[in-house]
Amino acid sequence: MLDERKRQVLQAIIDDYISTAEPIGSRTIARKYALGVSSATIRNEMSDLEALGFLEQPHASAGRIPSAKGYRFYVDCLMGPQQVSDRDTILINQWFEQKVRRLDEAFQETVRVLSRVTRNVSLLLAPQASACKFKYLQFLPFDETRVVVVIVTDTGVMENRMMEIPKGTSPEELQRISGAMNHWLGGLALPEIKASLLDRIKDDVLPRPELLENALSLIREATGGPSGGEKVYLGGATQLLNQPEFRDVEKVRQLLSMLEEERVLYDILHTQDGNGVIVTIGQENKYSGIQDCSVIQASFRIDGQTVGTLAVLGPTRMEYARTMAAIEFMQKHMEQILKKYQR
Amino acid sequence: MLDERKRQVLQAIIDDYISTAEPIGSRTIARKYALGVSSATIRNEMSDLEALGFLEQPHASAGRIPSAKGYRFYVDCLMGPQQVSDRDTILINQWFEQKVRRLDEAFQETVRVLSRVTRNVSLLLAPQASACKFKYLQFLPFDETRVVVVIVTDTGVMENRMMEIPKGTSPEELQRISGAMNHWLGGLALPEIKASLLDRIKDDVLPRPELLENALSLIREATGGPSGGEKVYLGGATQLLNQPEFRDVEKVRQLLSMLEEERVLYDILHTQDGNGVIVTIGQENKYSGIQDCSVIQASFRIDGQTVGTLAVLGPTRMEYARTMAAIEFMQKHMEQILKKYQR
DNA sequence: TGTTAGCACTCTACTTCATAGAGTGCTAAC
DNA sequence: GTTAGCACTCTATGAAGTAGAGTGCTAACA
Repeated sequence: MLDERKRQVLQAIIDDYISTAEPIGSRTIARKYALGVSSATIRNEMSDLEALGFLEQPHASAGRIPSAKGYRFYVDCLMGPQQVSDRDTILINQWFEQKVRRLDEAFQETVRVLSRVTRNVSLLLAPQASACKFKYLQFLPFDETRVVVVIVTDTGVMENRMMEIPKGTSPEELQRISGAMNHWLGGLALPEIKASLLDRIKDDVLPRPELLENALSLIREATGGPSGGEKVYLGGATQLLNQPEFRDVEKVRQLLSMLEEERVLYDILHTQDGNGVIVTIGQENKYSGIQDCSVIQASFRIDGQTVGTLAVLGPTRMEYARTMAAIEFMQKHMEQILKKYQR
Repeated sequence: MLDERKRQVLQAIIDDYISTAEPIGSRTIARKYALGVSSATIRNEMSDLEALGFLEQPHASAGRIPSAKGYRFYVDCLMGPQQVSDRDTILINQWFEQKVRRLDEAFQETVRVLSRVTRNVSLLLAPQASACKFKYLQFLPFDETRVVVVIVTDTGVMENRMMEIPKGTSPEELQRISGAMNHWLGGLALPEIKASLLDRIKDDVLPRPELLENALSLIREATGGPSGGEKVYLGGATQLLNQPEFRDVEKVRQLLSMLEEERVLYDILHTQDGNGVIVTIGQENKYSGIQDCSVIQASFRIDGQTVGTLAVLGPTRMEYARTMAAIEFMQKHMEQILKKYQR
């Protein structure tokens, strides 16, 4: 598609632009990268590359910058795979304080670390409640009118909530309800737990049907909600401000207020379907608000089943190789943690 | 201290500056606020007010802006108390989705709502684990090598963690440990639970001393940690970007990265000691990073005991009356929620 | 004695203009 | 096919001038 020299020139331009954020002229390329030809030749090549749509010119007498198509080619064909550097590995381990007793702490920590390594905003869609199975539910006494309900799932995701109970409800009654629920619902995926199951259980629990309903609605709340019980973790939004493309407050404001809307984040993180690391560049993004950004994401799986997604969002001018390496690293890391939590 | 007209002029200037963020000239005051005197007179008053330190001039031929001292006088003597408007009350109730099953959701929601009402960053220091009493602890089975530990306190703050156990630990052993812990530790404030108590309990649990230690360290982790088990919730950082004083990215970056450091937030929120709503203006703040900001905060209490703090942070040019009303409103709201959770 | 009109003065923000510099594209020579 | 040279274009920068807002002072007035 492109001859060797064109590739070299394109790569040089993109590499340079990624690190400097300035349009590159032909002389710069000739000087910095020893391609053995003069700036005039490079000028011709650049002209060709622009005609082919790989480069753009901000204005007539400026240097060139990569187009989305240019980045796409770079990501697909030019850049070599990269490993997380030793220095980064050390930093990651250092930043990742070993306090993963609770899963949500691990998620929080992961986005924090990922955003620091990649120097960009990072997102994590936490394991979908819908992907895990109800294991059991337990009522713990609190006071006369309330109990603590603990819901435990097979992936170790736990929920605890306060629940009102009628005064004078006996421990035995509660025990019977939880017993019945655990018997009928154990092993079901959370979304399968519907009101329709109510009837089956009801026979067991006739004395207090309203309690059962309450408990079921707790489960539904954990599963349901706006997002199907998924949670998005967001880290390092401040990183945006370090990027020269966000020197304008208005731009930052737009992007940040978009990131504050959870639904948008869900949609971004749900785009993925294949496995491996997925790169979405500029206008390839569905959301108009991030069409001058790129998203790099990877899902993590347990037993081949996708349970969550990890992503980094930054300007199209992004260190693709490094970021992809970092995401892959954290994805593996995440899968390990999940495995530890899983049965 | 100040005669009536000086007060009126000062108030007019501050009111105007708060809403426009522009230095105010004498003519503007004469035109907009019917003080019955000419601009020349107001000019003289303004000159006096500047000499007294209540006003400042950004440069020689600009209008005046309030100094920190000016704001202080305004807050203490000039501005009338304000109620949360009906419109805001409606908005608050609307925004406050009733999903307060779990306390931390309530905190999260509170900062979200508060930041939207006040259009500024808001902070919440969550009820201090150190202020609540250990109620009981329960082990719930998970698999052969792990159990779920649920810690319940009297304020309804709950923690659940995964804990490793030696293979083959029997439910009875666990039961004995939790029984002993609940017996010896029940009713104690969390910080009082120290390793020194270990000995007393140990006699009861000799077969598995390591399990007991694990469980204790879980409690200590919940209490201890960098922050004594307190958690800071931060909401509406984006709001900063709407303020004209943060039109400069560099300023935003500085403030935001400060807010990302949890320790700083703790310190800000711990400054308070009296009760009621506390206003800290500009250089009155201890942290140099927020010396062109004001902080308005109020602690919430249960039975006279401070358990947490609510705060709004914004530029010194802040709608003090409205913000104070909003904080007071949310403080009451918070206390109600806590009361519901408490025994 | 306090208030006001008038006016000179100051300082900023904005516009205009000129210029330097970076970069291109084209042509002609190698 | 490559390169040197050159005319041309466009932006960024800085200087100069200008309008406007605001002040402080003085002198007149009630």
